[in-house]
Amino acid sequence: MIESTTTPEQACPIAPVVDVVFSRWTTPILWALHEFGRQRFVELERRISTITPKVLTQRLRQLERDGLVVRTYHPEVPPRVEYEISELGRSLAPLFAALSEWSVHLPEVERARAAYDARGGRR
Amino acid sequence: MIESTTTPEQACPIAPVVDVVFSRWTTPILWALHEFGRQRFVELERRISTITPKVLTQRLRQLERDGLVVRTYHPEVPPRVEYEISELGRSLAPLFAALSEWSVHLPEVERARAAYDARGGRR
DNA sequence: CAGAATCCTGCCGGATACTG
DNA sequence: CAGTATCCGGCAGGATTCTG
Repeated sequence: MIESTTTPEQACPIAPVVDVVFSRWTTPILWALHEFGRQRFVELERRISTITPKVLTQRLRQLERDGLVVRTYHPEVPPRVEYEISELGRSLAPLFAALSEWSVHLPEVERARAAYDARGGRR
Repeated sequence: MIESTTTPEQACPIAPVVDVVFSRWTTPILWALHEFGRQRFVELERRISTITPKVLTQRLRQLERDGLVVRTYHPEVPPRVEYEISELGRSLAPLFAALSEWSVHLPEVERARAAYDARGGRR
């Protein structure tokens, strides 16, 4: 998925990057891996708490396919699988830093919403 | 929409920013406004081409409510409405710059996908 | 022109099993 | 443990039509 058919953002140069990095659930997953290092499936599942195993699997597969995450399978009983961020995934760090820097503007967004709602949407 | 109920990304600090800035269609719209300046509804519609008027209206309303876009209504016949990026919206510029810088890694993503698909997903 | 209203559909993701 | 398989409901978003 996330093929050219999924990109209705014609003529927007940053759209492809957004598709890869900011599709659903990817940021929490990448952040968890970046913040807490290599970990197994259940750890991720518990850390993100509201995600279902099915969806977590789907997103991990996608991230693995895109080369942002590395999956390591240990053939043991019980089976053990570990996920870690790849070098390519780590290259997103400055991007995420820029993201969290911008969060200082979130209060402004809140105020804008409050003002908009207060005047009933229309000016 | 995009309320606290929509944020299943528990404990991820950048999730709120992602919700505001990278919800569907927002990047193409903001980029078009940032790149081509103030413009009217149809111009945006044509520029993004694959978006429907209904969805464009929805997203513009959301962006207006979040304070990222300014809507100006001119009471004429026929009516004229102009949209432009707000000061707050402009503060996203460095973020978008970081985004487009990261696009140099897109070929690596492509190669990762090709490799993954070539070996049939499983290693 | 700039939408609002209505109807309709795909598919994303949740819930609930079941395996190696 | 680390998933897969199946069913299923909600809603984002498309198509179409209508108005100030």
